[in-house]
Amino acid sequence: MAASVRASAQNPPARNPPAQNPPGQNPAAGNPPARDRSAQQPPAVSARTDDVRRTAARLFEQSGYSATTMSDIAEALGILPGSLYHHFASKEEIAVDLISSYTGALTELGTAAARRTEPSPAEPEKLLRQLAADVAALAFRHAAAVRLSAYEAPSVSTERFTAAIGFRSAALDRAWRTAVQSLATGGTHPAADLGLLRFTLQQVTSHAPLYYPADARGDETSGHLCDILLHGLLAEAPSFDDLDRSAAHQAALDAISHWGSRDHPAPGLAGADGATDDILAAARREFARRGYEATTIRDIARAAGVGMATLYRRVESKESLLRSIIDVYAGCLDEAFGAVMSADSSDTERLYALTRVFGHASRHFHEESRIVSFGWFGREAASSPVHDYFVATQQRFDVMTALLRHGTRAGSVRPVAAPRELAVHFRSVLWLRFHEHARTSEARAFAFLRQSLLQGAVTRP
Amino acid sequence: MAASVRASAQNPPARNPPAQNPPGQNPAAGNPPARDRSAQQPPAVSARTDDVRRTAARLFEQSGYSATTMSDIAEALGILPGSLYHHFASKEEIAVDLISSYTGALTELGTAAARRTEPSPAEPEKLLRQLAADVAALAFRHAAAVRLSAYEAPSVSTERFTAAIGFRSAALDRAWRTAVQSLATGGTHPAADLGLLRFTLQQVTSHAPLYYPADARGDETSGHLCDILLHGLLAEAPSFDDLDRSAAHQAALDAISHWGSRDHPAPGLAGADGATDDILAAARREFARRGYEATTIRDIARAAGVGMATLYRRVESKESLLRSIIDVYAGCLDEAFGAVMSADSSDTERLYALTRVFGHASRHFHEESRIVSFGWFGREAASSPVHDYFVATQQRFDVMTALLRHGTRAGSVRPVAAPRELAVHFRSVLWLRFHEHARTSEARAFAFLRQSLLQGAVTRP
DNA sequence: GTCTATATATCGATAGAC
DNA sequence: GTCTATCGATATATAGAC
Repeated sequence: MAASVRASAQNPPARNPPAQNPPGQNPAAGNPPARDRSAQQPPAVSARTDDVRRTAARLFEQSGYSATTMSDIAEALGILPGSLYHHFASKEEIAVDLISSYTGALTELGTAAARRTEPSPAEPEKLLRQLAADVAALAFRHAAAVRLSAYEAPSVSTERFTAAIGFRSAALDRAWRTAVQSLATGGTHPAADLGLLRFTLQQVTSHAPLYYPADARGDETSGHLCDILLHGLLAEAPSFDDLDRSAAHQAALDAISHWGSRDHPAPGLAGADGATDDILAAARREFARRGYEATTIRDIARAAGVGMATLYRRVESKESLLRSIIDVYAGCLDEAFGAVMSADSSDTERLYALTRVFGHASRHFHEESRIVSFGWFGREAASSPVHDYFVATQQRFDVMTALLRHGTRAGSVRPVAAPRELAVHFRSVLWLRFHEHARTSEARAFAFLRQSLLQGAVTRP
Repeated sequence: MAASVRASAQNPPARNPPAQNPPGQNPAAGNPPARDRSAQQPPAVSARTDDVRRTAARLFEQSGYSATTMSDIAEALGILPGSLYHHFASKEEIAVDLISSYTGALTELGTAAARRTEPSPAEPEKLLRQLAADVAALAFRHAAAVRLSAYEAPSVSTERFTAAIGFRSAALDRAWRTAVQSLATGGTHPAADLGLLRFTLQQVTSHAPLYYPADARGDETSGHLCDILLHGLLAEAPSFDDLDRSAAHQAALDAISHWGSRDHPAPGLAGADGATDDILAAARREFARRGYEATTIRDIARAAGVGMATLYRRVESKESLLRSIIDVYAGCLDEAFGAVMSADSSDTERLYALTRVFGHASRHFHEESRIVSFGWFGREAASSPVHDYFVATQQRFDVMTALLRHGTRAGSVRPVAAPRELAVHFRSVLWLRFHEHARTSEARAFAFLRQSLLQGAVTRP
């Protein structure tokens, strides 16, 4: 509960099936030699089925796919688990239904946007904001699907699930490409990597409910994001050379350099010898691959190349493994963040240094950041391995907000939005997984981050 | 229990895997992108695993695949159901393991037999008996596999299961072909359809535990079967024309002709109108396809083209459906059998007439005969829908035995074996599903039955 | 190799709305 | 009379932890 940042968004009745068998042409009719149970329950279109859909969406959104059980869904509906199978053939089918509904809506949006964008690229920025707002609003209406496709992709790797998640709307891609490219025309000149700008906008807007609180009005918030990326957070264009030499940045570089080794002593474990480290590394890899819930200790043992008995000699429990991993991670982040904040530097220099720190962290700790993104859905959130991490994250976020507020008041930060919202945007962009996009190098990613976030991706009029 | 005709046979430890992965070449090693749970548990070769195998075999043999639960197996072993999955990845895998073991052994036997048979076909009959004895003995050692492949084939139609069952040893086929064809050489002349003779021997021997009591010594019993098929049950070669005109045969034909319609009133059902008959016909078809246990009422409703509510308005329960089907069936059989036995005819004429009756019944009631072959494994066997049928069957069997005893004493029946055993052979051959073999017509099947069973498939020396 | 707990799913059967 | 939604029981299977 404490881990869940947002309250639930209301998903309106999701539109239904993209493809439906015409009656009388049922492939399961006739005399099949074997029974085909998969085609048994068509995705019915009834009010009650929609209740199920909405309830499941709410729970999936809160807790993710693995941690949401059919019993949870049934209980929320006030029926028995078996009764759910009257409405959906399987748990997977519910998820696929939700995801398909989202991707279908995205495609529609893309098609409509393409029509709208083509004719008059006279006001490129306005068109970009419109697209961002539309996508973000849609993402909010399909918050469960967003969560399922963002986090659970590899965890439930059945064919249908993967296919539903892997779907990309070519029309929407084209709309984004057109909107961003049109920045290069007219009165503005692009100063930042437009490929990464497009990636950033596409990622953040289509995953809006993961980053923005549910009460954020999608169009306004996404408009602020565009403003920041295109024109920067800072009131005055800084000199990056000067910033590089600042005390805060030097502190950041110094702290980051300590992350190089993963051989920190592992608290909570018996001893930290080679074999234990192997297990820890394997656990980190596996947890990152499909989340804590969906990873079994047998997966970890196999990945580490040890037997179950060996694993349990080295490790207290599955939970303690997660704790070790997260503690190291949280420690590194806190250390670097603290070093930056306690350096004798200006607000601008600190923002620059934080860009360096988190730009590096999202790459260096890409496994850890993925693990925590799955969340924690055990019984007592207060004693969970990720609880301390979430608390520390919140504290850093508050400090960042204070920093931006101070900058806003001092005039060094442009008052695009309230400081807290600025912090949200700053964080969401910094944590994007640029390394997963077109083999983007860290240097390229950092160049984009500092240019767009601080100075702006386009030169000012 | 009362339904189970035979006591359990002791399966000696089944020999294990035909193909085994060499260690160190495990395909599941390395870093698969998705988890492959199916390859998780190799079919281990440990003493305990073999306990599991044997216990499962015993229960499968007694109750069949569907009616044997993992809990049953676990309970018999004194462990909890979940613990079974340490030994086998699934229930299906146990069955496939058992079946593969049998088919592997059959192939070995076929290869060895081919070597043995080829060189000297001087004594064809002896070679045939040897092959029959070897196959029957092997079938007894794999009684569970025999039952699984004979009855459960379409009921559990997963790919692996079907593949395991569908496997036929070309080597063994060849051995049978050679052995039977060599009857046409030397001093004997074939008088019956050798193709059907081969089918008969192959079927009965490879399913020996289904037909013969567990205490029957495989080689001796199968020797008697060969004797009967090659030289006939009767001491004197009869004239089929005379037998055709006998009162018993006329009674048989008369009784059989009444079977033509399936519109008997259906006891146990509310009313017997068209819809109910459709349901009944669908149930018969579905039960025959995969057995009572594995057929769901949803299968039946779908096959009948009605909804569940309609079905339950017409039909009291799944069990009552079975009862209706079996009752009609049992009535027809009893009527025909009684007509033959009460006719004013000789033993020989009666045997001939019974050949006619059952030769026709196994075709006309092929669905019903298949349904009862699955058996009944509910709680109280005494009140089961098939109980009356089994009792009547046993009574007919006793009457048949008495008939053969009388004939033996009177000298009209050759004393190949004890009358009871003769009845077993007579029954096993009469109920073979000739119509499933190479589109054999009823006329051809009957010609073969009367020739081989009564006169002998080869002319006497 | 086994236990404990629990997940997903199936199935026979029924109640009640329309 | 037919269909929708549900129950209650139980099956197969997985997972954490010895």
